[in-house]
Amino acid sequence: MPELPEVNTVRKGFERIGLSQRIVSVQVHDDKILRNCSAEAFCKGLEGHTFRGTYRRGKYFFADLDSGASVLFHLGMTGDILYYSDEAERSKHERFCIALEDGMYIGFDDPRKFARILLLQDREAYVKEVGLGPDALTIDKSAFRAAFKGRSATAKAILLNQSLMAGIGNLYADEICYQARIHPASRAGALSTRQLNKMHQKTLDILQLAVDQDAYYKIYPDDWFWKWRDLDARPPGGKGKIMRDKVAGRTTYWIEGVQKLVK
DNA sequence: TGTGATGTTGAATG
DNA sequence: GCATTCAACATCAC
Repeated sequence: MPELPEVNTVRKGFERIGLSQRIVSVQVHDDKILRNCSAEAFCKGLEGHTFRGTYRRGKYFFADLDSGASVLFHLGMTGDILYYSDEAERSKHERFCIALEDGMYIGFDDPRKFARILLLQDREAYVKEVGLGPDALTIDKSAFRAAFKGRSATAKAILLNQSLMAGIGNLYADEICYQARIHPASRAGALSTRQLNKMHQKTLDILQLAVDQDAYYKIYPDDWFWKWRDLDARPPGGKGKIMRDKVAGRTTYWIEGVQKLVK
C-alpha cells in the first residue's frame, strides 16, 4: 500500500496519538518483521520510554524515543499502524502492539509480512547505510535530472530507484509519467532537459497534492490517471488507449498515443 | 481449486 | 557498477 504520501499520513497519525505517552508494555506476536533485534530486545528498548518525535525520508518512517534510539517502520506492501483502546479491536494480522499509558494501543498490522521494523541507536547513520536518495517531495531540479543522465534503464525504473530519489512507488510512478506525457518505458538517458524539467515539476506537484489530501485517493483530481488505471476504462479526456505491460518489473499502465516513447 | 496478481525491496544473476 | 529477475508472504479475483 504505502508510498511517500501514505507513509506521511501514517506519520501524521502517529504524531497525533503516539507521542508524549509513556510506553507501558510491548507485545510481539510475530517477530519475523523485526530485522535487527529479538522480540525481547525490542520490548526492552521501548518499555518505560516515550516517543518524542518523528522523521520521514521517502517511504521510511522513524519514531524517535527519549532514549535517543529510534524505531524504523518500513511498511512494505501491506504494513499499517492502527490505533485502538479496546483489545477486542485488535486486527487479525497485527504483528506487535505498543500499549501507552493513556490506554491507547499502537498496533502494527501487516498481512504479508514484507514490512521491516528496526530498533536503531542512530537513525541518521542508518539512512546513510541504506543509501536513500533525496526525498522525492522536495528533490531539486538538478538532482532529479542527474538521476536520469546517462542511464539505459527505463524512466520508470529511475523513479522507483530509492537510492536516486526516495518515496515514489509503482502507482505514483505511473501518475508522474502520465502527467508528464512520457512513456514509462522511455530510456532515461534519452529524455530531453525540457522533458525532465516537466517530469520533475509533476513529481513535486503530484506528491504535494497527495500529501495535502492525506493520500486519500478518492478525492484526487478527476484528471489524474489513477482513476483510469484500468484497461476497460476510457482514458481521461477520451484520447488514446489504456495499455498495460511490465515495465521495470512492475505492472504498468500508460496511455498509448498520449505518452511519448523516447528511445 | 489452480493460477496469477499485488501501492516493496534486497539478494542473486548476467 | 548497472539492469533485470526473483523470492519473501497472505489474500483475492478470475
